Amino acid sequence: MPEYERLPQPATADIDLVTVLQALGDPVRMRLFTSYADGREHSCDPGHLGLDHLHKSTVSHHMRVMREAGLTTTRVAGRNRYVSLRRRDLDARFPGLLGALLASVSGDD
Amino acid sequence: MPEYERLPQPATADIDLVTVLQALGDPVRMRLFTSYADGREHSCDPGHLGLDHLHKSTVSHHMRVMREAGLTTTRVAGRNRYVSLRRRDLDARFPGLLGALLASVSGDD
DNA sequence: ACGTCTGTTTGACAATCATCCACCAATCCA
DNA sequence: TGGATTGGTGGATGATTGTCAAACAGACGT
Repeated sequence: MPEYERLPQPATADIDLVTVLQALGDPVRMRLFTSYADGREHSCDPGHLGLDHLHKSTVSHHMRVMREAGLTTTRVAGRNRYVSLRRRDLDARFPGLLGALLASVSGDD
Repeated sequence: MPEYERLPQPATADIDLVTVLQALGDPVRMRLFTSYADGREHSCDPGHLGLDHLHKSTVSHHMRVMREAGLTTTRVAGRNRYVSLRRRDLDARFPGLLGALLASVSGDD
């Protein structure tokens, strides 16, 4: 059994735009996305992100979708997983897209 | 019964980001989106957009999704419908987003 | 008026998806 | 070692979705 320091994720060149948009086309994942926009690492606890109403495994599912789409990276440390945005990779692959998305969701009121 | 010159579409202020991204999170609709990026009006004929493999009604369905998401506008003229991107409205609501998306899909090779 | 053309609507169907639940695995701590 | 913590896995389920086929509707042309 391999022990990951990072959970598996697509290479930068393999990140697909449609897949990324599909991942963001869900309210819960958009919420996670904007929470991750601070650039820091976040635990998987549903509570501290305003997702109390969702089951643990549901949040886990959404985080898997985002990771497999190439949006996030997950660092494994002990029993915790630290999720963060792949900002550098995404900016390299889709210049300006993340900025425009985050600006758009900010003005969405 | 009202006779539309335009098919019903959401007001600019009502365009929802997640709904837009969900609409673009499909290969067929992304294809339509990039085809519409020329700013011109397009008929609904599946053939002239490289969608021969899809049934008429399937294309009709995708165009409805895009229109209801606020991505496109449809002008009715006789038995034809002319679909075009709501570029001005989208740029007003989500500044920079369309440009970043179209730039991203261009470099997606 | 009749057939043709463009596009939509409705129904059906398989696939995917979001969610919950119960259980599990690994890690930490006392 | 034993319990608590963090998070994931697998199954079940109801909802949504992408697709096709057939029928329909309005507009045009002759």
